[in-house]
Amino acid sequence: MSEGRRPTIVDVAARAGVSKSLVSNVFRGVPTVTPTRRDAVLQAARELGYRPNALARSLVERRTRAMGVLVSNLHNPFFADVIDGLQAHADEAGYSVFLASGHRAAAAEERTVEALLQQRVDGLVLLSPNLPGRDVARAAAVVPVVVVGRRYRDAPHADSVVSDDDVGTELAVRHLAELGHRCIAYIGGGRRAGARERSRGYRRAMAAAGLPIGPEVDDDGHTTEEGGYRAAQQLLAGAPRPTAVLAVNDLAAVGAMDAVEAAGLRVPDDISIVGYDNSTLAGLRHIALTSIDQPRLEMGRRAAELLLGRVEGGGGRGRHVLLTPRIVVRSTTGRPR
Amino acid sequence: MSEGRRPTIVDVAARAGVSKSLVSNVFRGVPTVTPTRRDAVLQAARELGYRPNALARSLVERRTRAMGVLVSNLHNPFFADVIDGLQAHADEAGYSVFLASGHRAAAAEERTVEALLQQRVDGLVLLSPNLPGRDVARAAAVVPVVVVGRRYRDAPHADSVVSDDDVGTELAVRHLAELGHRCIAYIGGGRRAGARERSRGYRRAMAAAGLPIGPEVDDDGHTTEEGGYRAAQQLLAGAPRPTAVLAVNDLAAVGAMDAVEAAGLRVPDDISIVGYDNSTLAGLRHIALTSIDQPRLEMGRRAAELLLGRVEGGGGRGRHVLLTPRIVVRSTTGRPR
DNA sequence: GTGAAAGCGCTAACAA
DNA sequence: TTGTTAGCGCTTTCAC
Repeated sequence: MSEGRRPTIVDVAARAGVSKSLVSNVFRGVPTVTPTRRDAVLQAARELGYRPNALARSLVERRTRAMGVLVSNLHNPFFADVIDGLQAHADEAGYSVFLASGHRAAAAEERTVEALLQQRVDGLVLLSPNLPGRDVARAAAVVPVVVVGRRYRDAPHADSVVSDDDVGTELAVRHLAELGHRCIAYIGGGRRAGARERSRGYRRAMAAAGLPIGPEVDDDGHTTEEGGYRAAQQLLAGAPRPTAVLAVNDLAAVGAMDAVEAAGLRVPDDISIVGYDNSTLAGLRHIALTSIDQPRLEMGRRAAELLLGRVEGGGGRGRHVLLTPRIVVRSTTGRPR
Repeated sequence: MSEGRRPTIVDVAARAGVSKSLVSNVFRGVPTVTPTRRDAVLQAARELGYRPNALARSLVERRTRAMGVLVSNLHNPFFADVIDGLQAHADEAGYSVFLASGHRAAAAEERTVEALLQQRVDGLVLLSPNLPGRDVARAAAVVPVVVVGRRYRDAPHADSVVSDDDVGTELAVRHLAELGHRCIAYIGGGRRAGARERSRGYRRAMAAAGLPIGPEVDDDGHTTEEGGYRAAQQLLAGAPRPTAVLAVNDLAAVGAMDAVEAAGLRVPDDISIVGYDNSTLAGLRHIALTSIDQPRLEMGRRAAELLLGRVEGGGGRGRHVLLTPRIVVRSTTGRPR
């Protein structure tokens, strides 16, 4: 429990018999301080349980050495990896990370951004697929901003880091085409963030492979297991029945697997399935889903680099980093019958 | 991009033609302010793009209205739910949440706690199963602390919130016993945080049900899918072969399911399986695992309540909240052959 | 190498 | 009802 006043730099100075600027010098690592006094200060601080007040320091330095991170959904493991990457780079650079979870209405996320700005974070990383572009621009007018996992080019000075969905879907289609599949269906995520790019990538890749496009089922609800299940049911009922299915994410792919098995068919013997995200789920031996892997850690790292570059270096037009995904082949893809 | 000095309360005062305390009064919602002046201040603020500096405010108020949350591992969905619960209560109470992810070495987590304290958070919630008790006590000596998901009673003033593992395992054992199982095996997690309680709970419950204890395989590695797989292989090779298995968590349970199927047996016909945590995984139709559900949101809520009670109300000895889990029956449990 | 003094942006008495 | 003044705990000139 806290009791009484917490010790300040003045208390330490008094106990060590020096001025408060000397104490300040010691804690800031100013090299001109005599070892004797340095030790005296450090010991006094230890005895008092002194802890520098970051608020006071930031107030006068006019910077916090902190980056604010807005993450819309802590349940999404994609973000967890990105944040790990962010952390790693921030740690190296001596910055701390203020994580704020949005996960509620867009209005609430806007307030969260506002709170971060009032805390005077030096920059902002936005891991929030659905935050209105207007809010991103407003924030970018005040501090450096990097958007992750979402193509964002509307604010001239905001940077972005995304993984290339065209390449990702192309990897999936090419893998299936090379196995001999010709009728490759697509389960899309409607207008959900990122879903459009993947849908477009699918079509391009099919065209590039000289294959006829479709069948496609594309719906906002199809990013869940249940959605993937229903979508696959639809595909199985249609004609011609596809020999392979590409899904907008792993959850939908797992749902599709179930629908296939529920229909008495087998994966991959009757139907091959490819997911997207290479989530923990995909790696389970129980599921062993072939999936597209986005370089999540790298995305976080790059985002932190861009942000700190801007924080310390200054302005310049927005830079937009496009990272390359890879395919992880497991047991849900094989040659068609 | 930020440019030039950010406007302060003084700039707003000048533009609105009032004193800075009047501006302060407006932003703090002091009711005595004349509507006319209020509007003038608000408009001046809007025109300037003024944003209150939370650092300055906290410095003089000697409180931040923020709770620090240390979470060891963002990948664990258990924590995501707890944090949602924390958020909800913090929002209601007008507090903000500073999330800091540890996830690295214990030394790094200690530094993270230190950073939070330097930021002068008003209290600390620890979602870190492995942070040394000594560090918890050190923090609790400075600010109110609540530990979640871990029995912690070493610091006299720290509160804790845990779900009752004795009850959880008993729920599982009773469910299986009622189905007619008599040889119920246990896959434990060795000395991992929380694993001991569940192991003990299993034994108690078996004894209470009048059943012979074991076979048990208990190892630190058994909290992963792979660990569960290996553990189950061991159980299947032994004699007598159990008709049901209770696992320390869902991941291990899923691994066990695989081992059973790989051995040519069926779940639940040959062997029933119960997991622990009721994670997203358990709910997938592809898995449909019977599992013990901890009231995660509620745990977060209660933690926030305890913390803010202490922050605003003051001291008192540690309170230790024990919440009751429930069982979610799905498709991996049934009558033995 | 060390100290005195001013000031970061705000709140909180207290006066007016 | 509004303004004046004195700090909150620190860094940062600038003398010494």
